[in-house]
Amino acid sequence: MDETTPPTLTALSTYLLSRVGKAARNRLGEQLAPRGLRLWHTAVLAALADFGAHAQRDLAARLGIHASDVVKVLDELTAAGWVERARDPADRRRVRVTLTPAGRAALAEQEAAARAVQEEILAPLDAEERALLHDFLLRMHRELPLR
Amino acid sequence: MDETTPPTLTALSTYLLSRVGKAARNRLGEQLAPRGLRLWHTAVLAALADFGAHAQRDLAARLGIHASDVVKVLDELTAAGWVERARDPADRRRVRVTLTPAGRAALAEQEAAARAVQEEILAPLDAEERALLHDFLLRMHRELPLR
DNA sequence: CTGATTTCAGCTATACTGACATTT
DNA sequence: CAAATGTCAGTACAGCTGAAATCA
Repeated sequence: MDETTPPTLTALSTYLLSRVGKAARNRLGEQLAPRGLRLWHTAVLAALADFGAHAQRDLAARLGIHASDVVKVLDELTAAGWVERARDPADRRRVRVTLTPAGRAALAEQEAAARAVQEEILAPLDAEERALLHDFLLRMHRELPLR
Repeated sequence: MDETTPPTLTALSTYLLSRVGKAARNRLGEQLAPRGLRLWHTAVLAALADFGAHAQRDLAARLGIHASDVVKVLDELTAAGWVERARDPADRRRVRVTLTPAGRAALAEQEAAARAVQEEILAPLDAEERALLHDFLLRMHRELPLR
């Protein structure tokens, strides 16, 4: 039996986006899983590396993640010694989260893993096409609500 | 607080793909949810419309879905009167699934909903860019394992 | 008191696994 | 008998909801 995807579906960019996107997510997950990580761990480290210390609430807002999930992710990142939590003395409701040097190193490794996955997924495209694709994705991403 | 996504993440096409793809999936889900549908319902209808009757096993293989999930989706599609299940007389282990005229009509509606979502997601791109994107996605999709 | 922040406990949907009955 | 097919029950995880505790 042939396994061709129905043309009715492949005619929809929406379908392809969701399918290719899910594949990217899965491969990325497979790369990170052996280290006990998920995508949000990398995202949180990246936010701290790019923008400095955050309150947990701000991490949630920036990444479009739920505050209750930030708690769990930070529990694990803290246990790994990659971030540190400290009460903000100016507003003791807030917890100030900072990246440790070990966390910065871990982020670099995770970025490398992500680039390896990217190489797989984008394999059918040449350099020029990849640049175009990236530009398209950036513009679409910019318009998405961050919920 | 600003809500800019970390550049470390937006520099990765992989990240953007997974994020935009998930948004597409979610929007599509929102469109279908009021009718009690999920993506797989549409996918199964599309497979039957494009390739005719299938055994359940072949539907699973074609769409990269689990056999046990096909059972549930077909339960619902059958209840809606969109597909019919019948034992294959030639091999009574197999169940032959066929699309009903009502199912074909339902698929057309779901396609229209998908195109509306597509309009939203692809809004930042002009016609030529959309064509390029679709070509890129098709080529990437073709190389993906269908698990 | 009202509202913001963090934390926790639990709910739901999706994807998957394993066991089973039937048939080849 | 071994293998294929469909079915069912149960697991794991992500994303989300609601409420409590603390503090401004």
